[in-house]
Amino acid sequence: MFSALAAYFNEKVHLTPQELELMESHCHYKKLPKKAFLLQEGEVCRFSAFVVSGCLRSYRLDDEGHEHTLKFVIKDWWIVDNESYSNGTPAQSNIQALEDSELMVLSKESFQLLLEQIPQLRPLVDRLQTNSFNASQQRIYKQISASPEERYKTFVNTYPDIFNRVPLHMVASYLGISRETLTRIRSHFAKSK
Amino acid sequence: MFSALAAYFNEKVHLTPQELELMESHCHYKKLPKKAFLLQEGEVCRFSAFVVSGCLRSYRLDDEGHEHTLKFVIKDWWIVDNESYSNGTPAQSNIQALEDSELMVLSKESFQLLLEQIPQLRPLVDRLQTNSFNASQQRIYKQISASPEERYKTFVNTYPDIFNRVPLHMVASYLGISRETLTRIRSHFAKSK
DNA sequence: CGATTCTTTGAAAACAGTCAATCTGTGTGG
DNA sequence: CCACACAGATTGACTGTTTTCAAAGAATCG
Repeated sequence: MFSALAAYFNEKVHLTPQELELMESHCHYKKLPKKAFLLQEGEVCRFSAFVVSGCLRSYRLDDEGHEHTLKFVIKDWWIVDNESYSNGTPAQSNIQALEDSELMVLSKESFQLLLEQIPQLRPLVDRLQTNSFNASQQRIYKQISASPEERYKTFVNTYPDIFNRVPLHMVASYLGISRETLTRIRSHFAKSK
Repeated sequence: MFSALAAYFNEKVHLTPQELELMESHCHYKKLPKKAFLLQEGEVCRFSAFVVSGCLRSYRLDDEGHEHTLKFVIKDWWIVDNESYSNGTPAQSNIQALEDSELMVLSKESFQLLLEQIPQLRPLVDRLQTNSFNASQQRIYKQISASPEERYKTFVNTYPDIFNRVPLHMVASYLGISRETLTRIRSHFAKSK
């Protein structure tokens, strides 16, 4: 299962067999059945995880106990609670498998060590972080500027591999609207075709 | 005016006189009168700017020509169009001075060079990026989970130095609500004290 | 099949947006 | 120094959208 992560990196940068071996020795494989948690609110997130297969989401609970979806991830994406990871503070989010999933997990220490030992990873990781930040800026812009319907369309177009794989009420909570409103948007949308 | 930037860095990491000199030689001072643009939509953002004094905002225009405020910045903050800067693509945002402002501007090339020449800057810059990313995650969470009133309160509490310095209709566009709604939230809020 | 989870529907109420008019404060030029 | 213009903020009436609540339908899974 490490091969998926190796393939991911090899597509972007050439790694020697020794480097791959080093990397493998620092990863560990984790299988998560549907509904299992990779991280729960209150824990410190000391790892990052690469999704080999399956589907997960991160979400937060508000004061009334309502769930708000922060992110969906599938194959070839990374998932982490960034704030907890970078500050060492208790996580405010939960990360849960929406399907049976396979992950390659890297501890923060291992990740740092690999970055030192394999300098070519540096620009790659920087690029991932930059893309991630830009995506979050786009999401903010959509959130403050677009109607629920436009946000839904953007979501479907931006993540076609995700939207038909996750429950609609979670999509609604990702878009910041109620599940009923999402239902109505969709039926309106279906008619207008 | 470089002294403000020097002080900013020196507070976080010790720099030798030579390093400071190198840095200074790569910065240039820019004065922006109120309403002037540091960056306009369509241009490529090839620099980052440190605010020495004054106040600026970045905003985007939607298809109907309405303004949506992405960010406010004051003294000791950095401002840049991240997507344009990192991808070299035309900016979708505008950066405009809300007051007469003074900036220290660093070209992308200079910034990269300084990072290579002064390795101690690396962790510092990483930390700034991380904080910036975490802040944007928090904003997304508030935007999808909280009511306009809660968002307003959070904004006022999080950025007390900004909210009483910028026009309210820009605060409204930052929060993703109309200026009239913000007025009503505020009057409601004032009564409830 | 029965239980759980997810989605849809309808009706009512709450909420936010729009439009148009008015008000307030600031600053500029006569 | 006043008057006017301008940008910004507020108000009210109205409209349209979204939420909420309750109930019922689908779909999925053991």
